[in-house]
Amino acid sequence: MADRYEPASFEAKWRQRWSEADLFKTREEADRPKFYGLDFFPYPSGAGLSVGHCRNYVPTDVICRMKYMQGHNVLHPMGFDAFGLPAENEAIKRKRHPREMTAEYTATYRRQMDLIGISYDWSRSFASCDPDFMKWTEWIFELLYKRGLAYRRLASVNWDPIDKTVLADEEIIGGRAERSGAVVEKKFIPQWFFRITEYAQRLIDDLDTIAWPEGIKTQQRNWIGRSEGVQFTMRAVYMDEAQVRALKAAASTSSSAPAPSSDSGRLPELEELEREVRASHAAADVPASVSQKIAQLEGNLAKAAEKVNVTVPGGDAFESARAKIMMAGGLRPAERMPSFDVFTTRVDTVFGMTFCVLAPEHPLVETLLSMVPEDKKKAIREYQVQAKTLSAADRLVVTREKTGVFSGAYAINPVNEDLIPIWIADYVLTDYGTGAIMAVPAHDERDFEFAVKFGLEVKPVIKPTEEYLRKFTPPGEEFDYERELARYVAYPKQYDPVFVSKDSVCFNSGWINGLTFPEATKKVGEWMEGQGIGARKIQYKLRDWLISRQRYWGCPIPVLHREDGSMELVPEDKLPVLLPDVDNYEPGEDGQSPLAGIDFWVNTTDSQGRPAKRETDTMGGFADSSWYFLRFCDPHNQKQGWDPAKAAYWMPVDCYVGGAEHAVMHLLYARFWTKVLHDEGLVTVKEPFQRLENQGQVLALTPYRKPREGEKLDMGEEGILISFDEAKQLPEDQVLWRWARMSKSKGNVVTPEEAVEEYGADALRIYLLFVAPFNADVQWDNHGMEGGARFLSRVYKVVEDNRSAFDPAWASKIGTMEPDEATRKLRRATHQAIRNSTEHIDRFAFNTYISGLMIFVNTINDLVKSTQVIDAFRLALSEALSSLVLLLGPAAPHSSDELWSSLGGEGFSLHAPWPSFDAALAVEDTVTIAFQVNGKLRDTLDMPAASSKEDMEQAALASAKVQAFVSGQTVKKVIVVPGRLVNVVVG
RNA sequence: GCCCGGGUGGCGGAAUGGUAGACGCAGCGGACUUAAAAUCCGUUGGCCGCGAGGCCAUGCGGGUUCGAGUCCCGCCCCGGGUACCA
Repeated sequence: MADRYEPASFEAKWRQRWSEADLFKTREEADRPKFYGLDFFPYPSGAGLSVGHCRNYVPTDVICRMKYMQGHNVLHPMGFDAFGLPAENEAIKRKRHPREMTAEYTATYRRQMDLIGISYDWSRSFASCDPDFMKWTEWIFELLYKRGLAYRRLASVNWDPIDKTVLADEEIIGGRAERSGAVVEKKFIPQWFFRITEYAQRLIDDLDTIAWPEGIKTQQRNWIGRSEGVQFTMRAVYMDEAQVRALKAAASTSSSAPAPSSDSGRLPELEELEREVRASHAAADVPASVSQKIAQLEGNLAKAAEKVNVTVPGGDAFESARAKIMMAGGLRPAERMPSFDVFTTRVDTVFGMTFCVLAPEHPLVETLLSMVPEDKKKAIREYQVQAKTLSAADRLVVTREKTGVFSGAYAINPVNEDLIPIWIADYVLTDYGTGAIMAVPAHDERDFEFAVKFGLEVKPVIKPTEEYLRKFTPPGEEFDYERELARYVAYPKQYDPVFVSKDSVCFNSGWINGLTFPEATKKVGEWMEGQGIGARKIQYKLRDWLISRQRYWGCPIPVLHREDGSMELVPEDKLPVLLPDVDNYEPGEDGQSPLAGIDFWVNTTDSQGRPAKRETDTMGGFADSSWYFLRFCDPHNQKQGWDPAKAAYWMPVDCYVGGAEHAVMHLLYARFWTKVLHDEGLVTVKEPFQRLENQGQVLALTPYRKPREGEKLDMGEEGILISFDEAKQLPEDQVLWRWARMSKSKGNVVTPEEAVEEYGADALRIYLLFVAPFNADVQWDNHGMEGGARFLSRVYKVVEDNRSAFDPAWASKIGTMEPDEATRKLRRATHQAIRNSTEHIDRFAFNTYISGLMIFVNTINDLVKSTQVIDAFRLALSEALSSLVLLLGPAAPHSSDELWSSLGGEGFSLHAPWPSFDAALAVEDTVTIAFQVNGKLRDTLDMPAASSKEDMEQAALASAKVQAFVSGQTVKKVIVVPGRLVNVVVG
């Protein structure tokens, strides 16, 4: 060993030995607990790794190494998410094949990961573009297809009309194509989807079973976006102004709203069925089986109604309204009233509906066009065009004014026969709910804004709270609830923001007056169900997963299209469908994948030998990352994607580590596939990742300059990015130094090679662990690694300096020795260090794990300096040094092995058992007790840790400093917290 | 706007409701050295005081408590996510 800590002299040597000994090969021994530690599947970019990426890999390595030392079989694999647009684009740019390029980049990643000593089992590694892996990605696609979870339908893509190509979202900046600058259009082409919506509820429910950061769970819940409400039907009619006036006049004289139906609230078909059955039997003796049958039918019908998204038609809620409209001349006898559905979570406000809104693309709009006069028709058409061509950029504008057009038609509010104008506006989304809403401007911000802009009626139906009304009462005026309420009802448009609370009751609402939100929702919901015009329904924001990419560099979708337009799956024994090896993969016409132009690949035959064409869309990368963690369990299996027994052993991933930017997509898709595979019986777990941890980003100081005149800043940037060289040349006051994420494009990357070259791999690891809490962002400072190196050199020194005193057989002797004061202190420090290191690593508190080791080293040094190293102390010192070296192992494996062998240890420190601690030895025997008076610290005193409450109280009252604050006052109370403090309360 | 994080010394950060500032960085003083680097020792939240000591301090304002960085209510600021989801 050298005199000084010189990592360059031994780090490479140990990495060599680890590799020769195949040290990180996955151990699968019976009777050991398992631990599966995994990092997010990285995309190997040509830029290689920065120290920022290491922030992900080092902590996972620490916990895996500790688990290994604790006796677990540890699965700690690494693979590469090779498919995808960036690789394809770079390959096109460099005129190379992405497969070759990926192989090169992957090798770089591996070399860099090895350089910093990460304990990956490379024998299990693969890339998602490996045929062996693709085969099973395709196989899972087929499984989803067979289970009815994969389907094809028309969907929009981003279309660049200049380059005539499909763009990914990330290729669009501010509504324009990044490359051509063209305004991106929407184009509808058939694309593949996975029916993740079918799993929406399970994806919400099972979040409760996994240990993930709450923030990520919340994001997933919001993304899935469950809401409970009622979907109901409305009928539309066109009436001219004279007819509307006539109808209103008639309504004001009769003023009869429909009474809530008093029947059972069941579907009419069933009522009829039951009547028939009863008629054919003596009234009282309907067989139980028939009753059951009815109940069952009832359930089925209700379910069916829910499934097809259509409320059960029929009922006569509209009949009375219809008659009146006919009398007013708005309908001819037998004329149809087209219906449309709306979904609402606030059916309790249904009496406050003053207009309806259809999305511009809603199918009913077409029907309305045939009903309304020419001028309306023209206005609607114009609005539709306007909505369609609205660019993505315009849609992004935060405070976009509401736009819309009145269709000229009216709907009937089923609860009170009110005539409701139907508007068309793009603030209603086509693909959420039914694409149509009932608008209640009095209790919905968006409807309110629309009503104000277009002069529509606002009708309050939820009684506002006093607190709400007070906000609108002129200051100084005496508050009178009834008067304010009257004012509110008379001038509701002056009340902005609107009253949206659910903690109130209905008023001005016919037969639901006085009901609370849940009561009203239930009553109206049941009434609508009884009328056959609506049903309670659960709605999700989550959309089906669009898997199609019109791209070359992805896993093919194993589907054949026959000439008659039908489809079949590529037979299992013909998998995988590989990508054709071609030099050019130029985009196809009309938004087709580049593969569509490769005739020899596209044209094939189906299972019957008939001509067929291959599906030319490929799967997006999220398919690969949705199951790779299963392949790691059994990576060389040629017969299956994995052996279910092996997956049953290793799954779930015990600890999954990666950036929070994948909070939703990847993690949701992987959960979805796992559930499908679970349902198929291929994996035992319902959730793939038991515990999830997100590391913070590594930021580096990056130079920007202020924009010059006429220069525009990119979204979210505070200045114009400049190079480090440019920053040096500019006057200081013109350079803005900002913390920005390390990236090649910002020129602020520090590579692991540079860091290791200067300070050593272990110093880099220590710094990354120590600099900040694991999940916090780090402001990178090259200088900070010096601290890591300094600490390691102190460890090195304390071991070296005391090596001669080290007794390799300390463990067998230490139990019998007679400990003196210094020995007890040293053993206490050792056992505390073991306890803390273990706890902190388990908790992902790596910064305190390292600081605990620093404290331990300082304590050893202090004690050694003040103590004669003989006998008992020598054994305690041996224990301390041995423990220190092993506790250091997960964080600084090279140094640990170097010191371990220096102390005469066999083999590798990884093979030594993780030190265990004796709680009794870790306990302090003397503690400093705080004496407080009225909660303020006045004195401290060292006392035996086991001091009784009485002794502590006495000592506190005896303190002169305490007395100074107590004297002259009465002691009301004394709080004693054993081992902590005494608080004397006076007053 | 909404939903998540987060505001503690010059800096990164510690702190099961119980002595705020562990550990480290930087600074200052000292030792070693011809000198420097490296290393080691000491010191370092602010204010007042010669001192003993006292007062003030965890974004701001309230509250609960014997006791609040920690819990509750109301704000402010920063970072991330999301975008009219009826």
